[in-house]
Amino acid sequence: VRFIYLLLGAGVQWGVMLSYTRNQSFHARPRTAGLNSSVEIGDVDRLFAIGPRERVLAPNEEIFGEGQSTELIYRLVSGAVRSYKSLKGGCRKIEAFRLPGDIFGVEPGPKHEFCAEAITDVSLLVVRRSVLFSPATYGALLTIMSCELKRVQDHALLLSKSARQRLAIFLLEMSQRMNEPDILELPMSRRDIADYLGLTIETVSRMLSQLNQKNLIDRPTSHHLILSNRLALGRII
Amino acid sequence: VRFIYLLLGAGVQWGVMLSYTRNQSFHARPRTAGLNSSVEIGDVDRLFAIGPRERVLAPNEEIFGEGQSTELIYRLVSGAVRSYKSLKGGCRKIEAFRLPGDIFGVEPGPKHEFCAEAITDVSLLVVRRSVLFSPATYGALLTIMSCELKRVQDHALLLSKSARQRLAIFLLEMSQRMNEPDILELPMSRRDIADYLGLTIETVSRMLSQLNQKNLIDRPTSHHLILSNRLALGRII
DNA sequence: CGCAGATTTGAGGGTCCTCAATGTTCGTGG
DNA sequence: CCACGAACATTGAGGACCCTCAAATCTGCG
Repeated sequence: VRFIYLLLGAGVQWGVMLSYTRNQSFHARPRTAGLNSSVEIGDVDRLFAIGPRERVLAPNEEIFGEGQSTELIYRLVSGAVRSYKSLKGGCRKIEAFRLPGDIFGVEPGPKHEFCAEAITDVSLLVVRRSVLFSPATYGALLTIMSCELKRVQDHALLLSKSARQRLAIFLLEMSQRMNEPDILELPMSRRDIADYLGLTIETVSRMLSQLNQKNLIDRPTSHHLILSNRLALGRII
Repeated sequence: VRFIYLLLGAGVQWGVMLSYTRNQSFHARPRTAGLNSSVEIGDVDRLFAIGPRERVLAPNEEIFGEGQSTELIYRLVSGAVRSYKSLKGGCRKIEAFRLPGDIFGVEPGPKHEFCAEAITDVSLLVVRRSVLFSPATYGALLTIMSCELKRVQDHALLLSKSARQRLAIFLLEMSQRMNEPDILELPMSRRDIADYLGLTIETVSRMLSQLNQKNLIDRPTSHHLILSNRLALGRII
């Protein structure tokens, strides 16, 4: 992750762009963190340069569980991770999908509210939380928290929309994080998608079929989608 | 807002409790921010002690609009505020209700993603954002952001539940912020509640009638509710 | 090949939305 | 103080959307 400082207009505001490293290649994923100029911004990269441990996991292995200590912070190197909360009745609410370059495990409390599991084979970097919580890295921490806040706000917006719209938003969201924006390689199952969007697997499947029928997407396999008409997808929202 | 430091066990973790000032009386509203001990935590109160301007608004007056500069930060003294985003088609998604003691207007970007409007007669304190973005107040800023993140995450959880459950959660949420937990004085309209919960006003009304019929709540007036059976309300969730 | 798990498709029902009518609250002015 | 109107809230009927249950199809793997 690298920070690019952009001086905006004549004001004292800075825009902060994060460009994340993807596993296959470099792909810009701009996010404005919009901190004030007086903030001394740390380099998030540096956080994981200070002797990180590496950890490798197989699919469905747990990275951390609910209620576990938030002592460690993670950065995904390759693979995909789901972060979720278990609800009563065997239900599950997936809060986020983490892709290569993502930093996760940063939570305000001393214990994790969510757990994290490997979806695919995963390798990640691990650092102690105490490394981040130092004056030199306040800026970086604020940036991470800001991005998270924005992400969760957008997700809350998504959840008050129709099933068709949720799928469209999800596809475009994933599209932004792929090297080839039109070619989606979805590492997660339909159940994962359903639990992320607050729908059932059947509804997810039906909506995908519907989008396919309207020629907005193609489905070479169930985990490979092609967005044939991103413009029309955007209009659904 | 005052910080209470709690040393947890033998570890280096601190728990941070915020107790908010309500308009009628003092009422604790604990929120764990869970920062590491190495964080130097500022007193949020102090932020608004440094020569704040005061502002008074009538119902439905705008405090700040979408796209406006995030130069100012607010603290509600009395009344109630809704923070929302306008969607196409005249729709509205209320993101938060702000009650006395709440700090709001803290957003990551240089422009507001949401707007804020007075629901009732409102008086609030205003400070420049630059006052907060100084090394001495990083801790306070992190605390505010942490609380916001937790709040939005909980709201996202709410939005993937049934209408009955959303109402129950909303009532208990408001209950926690009232002086008399069993007596709810709702400053907002049914439309506000509906837009907050992602429902229609009719559904909100029907669910309240249903809860009334089951003797879980009483309705002296439409804006005064009595929670006769908070335990049963909790079981709905 | 055969099996288990995942995905898709179908039928039916429940929840919530839409539209419409009625009842209530509140502010204004006679 | 009461009458009136406008906005708000409640209730009802009907329908759309999404969920549940069930079956069929596809996929990956031993």
